[in-house]
This record gives sequence, structure tokens and C-alpha cells, in this order.
Amino acid sequence: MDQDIPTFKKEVVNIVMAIPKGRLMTYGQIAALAGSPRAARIVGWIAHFGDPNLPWQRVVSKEGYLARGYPGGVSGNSKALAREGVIAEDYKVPIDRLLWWPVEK
DNA sequence: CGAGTGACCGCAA
DNA sequence: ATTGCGGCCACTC
Repeated sequence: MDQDIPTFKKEVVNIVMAIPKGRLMTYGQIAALAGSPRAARIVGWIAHFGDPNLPWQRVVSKEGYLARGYPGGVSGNSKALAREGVIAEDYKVPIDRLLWWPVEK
């Protein structure tokens, strides 16, 4: 199907929207799945001007640190995650065991 | 049309 | 370990 350059953006949105509750994903991961492993910045840009309806709260940095531009700051992000059962300690989440992979076995 | 920015990541020194 | 820079795509001025 006319993937027609589905616009990297569309891919990112699709992936983020597919993140299950209680799971986390990193910008680099999403960017890589979208087609560019180095376009993590674009993912961040999309988060700001893309679709605010997507669970960006489940999207964190490589080490598990919450995003900076999130509405309310990391505090709002950590609270949103806590609501889903994700324990954010020191504005950081145990991504090591909560990191979700789409092709994950 | 050209340049700059952006919620990041990876490598080099 | 920390600091600094480049890179990628899309959008705004």
C-alpha cells in the first residue's frame, strides 16, 4: 500500500498510540521503528506539535528519565504513570523491566 | 527559498 | 564519568 512516505510522523503516532498501559518506550526506540534510529528528536517534536492525545507519558528517554516539555513538568508525567501502575522514582522509571518492544517475543 | 528550532541519541575527547 | 558536537525529520519565521 502506498506507504508513500507515510510521513515518519504518522508512524511515530501509530507506534505511540499502540503502547499498552503500564509499558514504556524510549524516543530512540520509536524513532528506529519509524524508520530512522537517529531521528529521536523528531519524535520529541511530534510530541509537542503532533497529537497531544497520545500517551506521551509512557514515552521516556533512554535511561528512563521523563520528558522535559511535558505539561506540568516531569511531575505531571510521573503522576500520570503512577496512575497506570508505573512507579516513577526520582522522575525516573524502571525502564529496564517496563520497556516494551513491539516485536518483543 | 534558507536558516533555525525541537520533549533526543550516540560517539569522541 | 562528564562535556561537546553532529545527525535525523518536520515545521515555523
